[in-house]
Amino acid sequence: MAVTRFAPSPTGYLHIGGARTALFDLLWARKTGGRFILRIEDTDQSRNSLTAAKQVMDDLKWLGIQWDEGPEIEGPAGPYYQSQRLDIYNRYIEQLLNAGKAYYCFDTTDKLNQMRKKAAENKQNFVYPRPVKLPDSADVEKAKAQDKDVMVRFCMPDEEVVVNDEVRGQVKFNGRDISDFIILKSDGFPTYHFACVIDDELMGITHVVRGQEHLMNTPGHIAMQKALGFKTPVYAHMSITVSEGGGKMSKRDRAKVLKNAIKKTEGLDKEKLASIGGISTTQLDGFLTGDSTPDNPAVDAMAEFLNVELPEVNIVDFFKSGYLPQALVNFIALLGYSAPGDKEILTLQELIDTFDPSRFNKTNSLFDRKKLLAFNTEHMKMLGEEELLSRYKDFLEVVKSPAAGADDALLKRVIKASQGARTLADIDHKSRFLFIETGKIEYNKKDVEKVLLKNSAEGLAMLAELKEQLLKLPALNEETIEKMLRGLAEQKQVGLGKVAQPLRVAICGTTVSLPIFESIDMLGLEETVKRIDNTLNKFGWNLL
RNA sequence: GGCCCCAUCGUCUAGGCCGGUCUAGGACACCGGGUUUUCAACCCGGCGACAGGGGUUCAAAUCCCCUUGGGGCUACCA
Repeated sequence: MAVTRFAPSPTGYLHIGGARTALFDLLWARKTGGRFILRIEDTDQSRNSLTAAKQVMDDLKWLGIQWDEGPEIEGPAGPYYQSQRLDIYNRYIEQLLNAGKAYYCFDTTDKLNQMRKKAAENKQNFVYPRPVKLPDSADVEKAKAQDKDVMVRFCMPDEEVVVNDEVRGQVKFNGRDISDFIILKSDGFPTYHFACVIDDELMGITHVVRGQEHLMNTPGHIAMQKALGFKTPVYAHMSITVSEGGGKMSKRDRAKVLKNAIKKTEGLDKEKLASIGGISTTQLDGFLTGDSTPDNPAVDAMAEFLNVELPEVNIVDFFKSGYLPQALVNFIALLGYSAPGDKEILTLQELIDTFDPSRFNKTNSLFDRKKLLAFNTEHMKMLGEEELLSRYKDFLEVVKSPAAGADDALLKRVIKASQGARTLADIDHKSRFLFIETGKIEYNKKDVEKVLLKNSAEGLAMLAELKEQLLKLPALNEETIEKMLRGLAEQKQVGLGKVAQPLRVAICGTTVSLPIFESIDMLGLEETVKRIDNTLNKFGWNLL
């Protein structure tokens, strides 16, 4: 029975790395009949946003990673926001202080930086020098009177610490290489390290599953558990997901792409761009010189304005690109982990049923979007009609597609006609023409040239003929349309493409759309004829 | 720089703990062909890896060491 927890800090959207951690927390708990707890680590007052926690929860729910206990699902271990547990942490800080296992310190950031710099110059690892005589409460009063910052550090014992890791085996650390790290910040909030250890104990967490980036923190955590008389949970440090450029996949990947795009843009109106991003030009300059990174909404807005595609990193990015949560879950489950057997396409339930912690591997993995696309294609085929419809409607809503709000029957037809589509966005792209007014169809230049104007406008000639035939049809449905188009092709001694493509471009402006018979049927006779007329006029058929 | 982790096709991985059954399996990508009213989907075929060097052993992808390469951490962030 494993009690696991996912403990995000609400600093932005949920990203791939976080989602993967949360997934394995869920798998482990479900497989063993345990519990999965969500805890919000909002101990950094400067970086947390109220909406971010909500966003992270929405993203988890969208993925189908539902917690058993946490915000919105209160349980015995609450509250689940660390900012609401300050008194708890203070009690344990007291305990450590009284036991002489922690001590006050008053260093300024400047002084700390100087010490680090000096250590770096000497090519030495910086270890905070513990004072020979630890400051007492009188020293604290004095420091406060002088308006100094007061922090508390943990006494890291000078001994070997062994981490027994489920995925990595035994990893040994030397206590003397590790600084007496800060556990209580000058603003009265605990640091992550401290709050995390306290809460894991109090919430009865038995298995800590997290990314390898936390491996180095673990000896410190274990030392604190010892000092406090806590149990040490089972640790599992998973491999990390890296992105194409190398390095841990992070939200900064998006900013990086945007930055390059901005630099490449000629004749850029910096003021306008900054205002679109809701930032100052100074901030924009800071971004360009690498001094700072704007937050997500700013990055997104500027990217949209410049029309650059950013790599998906956050869960919402994948949602907006038309991916299915099932595919995403399936895909990230197979990063740094493998299910038994050759089967790769798995549902969440199958992942739970077959979950086996000994199947983690230690190697970092690259997030391959092409493979994700393939997984998505498979899940598109697997999903039932109703769920696909509801996913599709959600998607149309967020991308503000003209098809948003269309009636279910039509959307179902569109979905059915889109068999083989790889993403929800594919369906939308191929069927948008149905939801756009005739006058607002945008004609793709290349396609018009290729199928309509080439060879003395043979495409337009075909269109004119098509219109006649269409009007003569006794009834308009898929069969009659098909029969007519095939008949015309045969009569003209050409392939069906020669007939269908001009018609396609006429009704949707491009050579890519739903199957043509179906398309015409859905559009209706009147609208189809109107679009043919429009096309004929626009490209000068009457003048020839 | 210091500390720590890792190393199988281009990518994700199986196999490794219990050395022989591995002339290394699967998936994605790629290439070639088929199907086809577009884009997809679909079908068939192909290319393609044990990082390098030392050991141990009758035998090493599998165990050990070194080198090289990649990654992480090195905050009053989590």
